[in-house]
Amino acid sequence: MSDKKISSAVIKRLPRYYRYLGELLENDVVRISSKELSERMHVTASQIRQDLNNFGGFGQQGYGYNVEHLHKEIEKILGLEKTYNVIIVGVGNLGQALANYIDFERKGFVIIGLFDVNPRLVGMTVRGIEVKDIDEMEAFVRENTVDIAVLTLPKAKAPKVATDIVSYGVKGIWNFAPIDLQLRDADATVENVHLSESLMTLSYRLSNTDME
Amino acid sequence: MSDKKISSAVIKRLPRYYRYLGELLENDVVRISSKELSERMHVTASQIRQDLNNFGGFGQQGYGYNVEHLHKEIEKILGLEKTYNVIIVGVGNLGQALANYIDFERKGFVIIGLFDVNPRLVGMTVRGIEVKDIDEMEAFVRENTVDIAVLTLPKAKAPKVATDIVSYGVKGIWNFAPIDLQLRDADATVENVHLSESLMTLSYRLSNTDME
DNA sequence: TAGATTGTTAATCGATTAACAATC
DNA sequence: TAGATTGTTAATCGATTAACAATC
Repeated sequence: MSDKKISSAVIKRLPRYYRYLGELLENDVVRISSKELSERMHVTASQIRQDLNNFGGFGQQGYGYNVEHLHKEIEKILGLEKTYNVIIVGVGNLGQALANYIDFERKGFVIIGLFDVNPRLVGMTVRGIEVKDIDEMEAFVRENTVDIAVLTLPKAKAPKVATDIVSYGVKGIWNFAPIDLQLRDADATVENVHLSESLMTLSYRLSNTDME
Repeated sequence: MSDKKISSAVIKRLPRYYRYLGELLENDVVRISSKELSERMHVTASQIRQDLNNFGGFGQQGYGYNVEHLHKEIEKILGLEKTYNVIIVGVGNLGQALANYIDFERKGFVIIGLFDVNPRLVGMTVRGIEVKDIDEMEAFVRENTVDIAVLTLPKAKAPKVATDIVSYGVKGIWNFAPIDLQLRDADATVENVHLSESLMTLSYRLSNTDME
């Protein structure tokens, strides 16, 4: 389907383009050149044009890019025109925070299930969804279409849950456990959010400020 | 102080080395070669040696690396031998989740203040810390040593809070608002966690699985 | 000592930037 | 048309990998 391999450096920049274009759209900006966008985003115009041309020629010589059109195109590239059914496994503080984050739903990520092992949490309702015991997860996943499983559980439990859930057919894992999940299924994919590691790069910078 | 500039690619890999070494340490592994570590981590041995040699020669020919020593050295490099005083600005679901995340405290990030504009939250206690009105933040920051401010607030409010807080002398910002903060103070540094963008790279991969 | 493995230099690969002809 | 700006090729830069002498 796709022609050449897109580098992950490019892919990681796409959401940022999408965000800036969304803001331009909100401000009723109709067209933008790569040069102007580059100044706003603090990247080179060359990089913007290179990045976009991985996916097609969205601009027009002498004019630039139509903001609405480009925004829409990047939306399609990112797969955001679809809706994704999401379950959250591990309904502790972080799991609940993500469940309550309205913005995800606005972008098409719909939470359809919450699971936990903790009997205190089971039966509780978050955003109108009842927390189920993790024993019910397999049946749930097999009966419903689940596109993404969010893992917000202790690292000790993450590998088994990930393996199980992928064996039930879930293709996307958004992993918050501080561990590298190894999936057998080549079709399935993991996106990691390692908060501790992010915080450590901050402490690195705070303690290595070169005072030149 | 530091000799040559360390690339951010290297810095971002350090916490992962640190994590693997910590696990080896827990399993009482005394020594490890770059080759063996490379196999566990799925990177090249060459990269490990190059990365580490940015900071010094921690190994020994014919032997490899002493796990405990290397772990300790990376800890120092990452600035984790110190303690950091942290405030959280925006005590919604995510702010509370971070406040409750015990692991940060274990690594030396101590939460000393919580602030919010919402009168419903002000006065509430999270992990033994009372949520204060954001109006009290300036006095608090000036009276206490605050190393890191965590911004878990709506994007509309983030730029002003960031500017203010940096003007009060805070050098590190851990930003969860979906926006690029521009800081005047060259000494101050921002680490972004853009959850939406992370989720979008996942949806990209889910909708662009090349079935070769 | 012989074998193992580092630290480091050199080679390769990939990503970013510059340049410019094509064209709206 | 003239000016602006793209899409794309070529040049540069930086990061990764390979190779190997040094040495424990």
